[in-house]
Amino acid sequence: MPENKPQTSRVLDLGRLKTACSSCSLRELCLPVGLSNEDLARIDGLVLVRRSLARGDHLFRAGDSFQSLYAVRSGFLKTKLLLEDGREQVTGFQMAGELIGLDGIGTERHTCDAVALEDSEICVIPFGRLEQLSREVTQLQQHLHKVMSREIVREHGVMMLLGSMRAEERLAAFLLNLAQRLAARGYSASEFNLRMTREELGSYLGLKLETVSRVFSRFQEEGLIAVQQKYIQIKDPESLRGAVGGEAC
Amino acid sequence: MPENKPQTSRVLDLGRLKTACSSCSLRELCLPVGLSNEDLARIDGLVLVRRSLARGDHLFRAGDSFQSLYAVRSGFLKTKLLLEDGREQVTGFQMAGELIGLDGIGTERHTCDAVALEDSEICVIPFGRLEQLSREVTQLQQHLHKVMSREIVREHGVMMLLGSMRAEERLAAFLLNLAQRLAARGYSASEFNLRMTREELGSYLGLKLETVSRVFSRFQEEGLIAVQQKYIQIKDPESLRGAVGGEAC
DNA sequence: CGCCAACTTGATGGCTGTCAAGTCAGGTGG
DNA sequence: CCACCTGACTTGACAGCCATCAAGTTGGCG
Repeated sequence: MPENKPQTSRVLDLGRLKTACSSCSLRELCLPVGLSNEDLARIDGLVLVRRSLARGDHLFRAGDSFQSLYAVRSGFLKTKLLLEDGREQVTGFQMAGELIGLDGIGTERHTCDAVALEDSEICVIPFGRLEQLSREVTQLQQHLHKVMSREIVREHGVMMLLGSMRAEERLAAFLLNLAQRLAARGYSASEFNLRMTREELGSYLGLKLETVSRVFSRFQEEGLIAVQQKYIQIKDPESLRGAVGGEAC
Repeated sequence: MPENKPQTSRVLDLGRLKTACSSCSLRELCLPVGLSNEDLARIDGLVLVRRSLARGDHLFRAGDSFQSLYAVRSGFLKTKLLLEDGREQVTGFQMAGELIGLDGIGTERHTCDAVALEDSEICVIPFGRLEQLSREVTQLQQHLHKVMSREIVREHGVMMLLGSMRAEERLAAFLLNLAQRLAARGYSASEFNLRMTREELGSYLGLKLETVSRVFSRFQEEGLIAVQQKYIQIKDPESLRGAVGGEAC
């Protein structure tokens, strides 16, 4: 199993691919959100490189020097922390339009691993250029700050999940969050294929894979969802919301 | 108990107090880190207002409109999330030189509560001005990004804690982290007074207050620490590090 | 067709939560 | 100054949720 291929991921010339941000179908989800056409033109030179990852490839590893942020163009990734003793904590799952690599800014080294859970296309955003442009383009600066802030808020939510919720609540909250993110990308919110294993999902939720499996089964018995391996149908979103103890207030 | 005083916190005129960032004793810990004297002078006008909080006062609440970041000048705060059903998750403890309020940037509303755990002095940093200045002062821009990134990394660590560690590991990691932050501020790393209750600490660590108490007692029996209510002495930091299952790798 | 990773399900155990009682420390009022 | 009161903390007994261990099933892929 080629767990750790050397960087064979192809580096693509974007000029040929005509994939400037201004013409990207994800621009309403990704960094360029809210930019005027004029400003959009200014950031078109930002992404000069794209990388293709095969399932299982690393985008970066903890300890790698930090140069760029990465925007998911297509595919699905996870970020994870490793402890010396082998324990692993998944810190997030990223899909199209979401940014990866913010962890590296602080120390100029990445602090986690990013791994593709399916074949993925990644836009490479050199961070120095991004900082330079965001000094010139106020909207871009503000949006970058918002993206970082939202990542902080997302992690607050995960802390709530891990610190205060029971297994059923955690999984229900996760499914609803995933459904909502899929819907924002034009996919069905009521049926989808999970891209991660039960073990990866459990790691994210602070549960063991058997517990994840059992809760899936329980939700299915109760008619909240239908489960066939990775294929999930949400049958009763309202009750699923009820299964999450309390919303934020 | 005046849980929710109207904003009686005094607003101080900084001109009178001569507390510009350039002459602040915390400038090596706070936002101005790494600025040249020249740049430092440029941000001296950033903090025009300070607020004094009494123990128990809120700095802001979830839902409040976001205008400013806050730097702790002295004192000790917590941030927390509330669920409708009353469950509470402490998301962080902040001490001198640390920033509060990054959660509000994304939605322009605060998403958590910030509460003083002891009488505190807070520098108010209007975020619009900070963004403006950071467009002009590259070092400031870079440092702001680093601060936000480090907050993301800190939260990754908490996720690891909550998702993968057992009660003893969580408490040991917390004590070591607290000791290290105190040391960075010139305080003793081997003895200190906790500013939070067992319940608040437990909430942060995903434990009940009784469990926190029991683990303290166990550590004391093993000679790792000495506990007298909130007064903690770290007797054997090496073994305490050993009690944290694995370091990051 | 066979192999293997991923998943499901059952039995059991342990860590931590829950409930309860008691101790301690600090602050207030007599 | 001391008694009292209250919130914070400690400690014990017990219970429950989830982890662990184990066995079997499913589905994808070579």
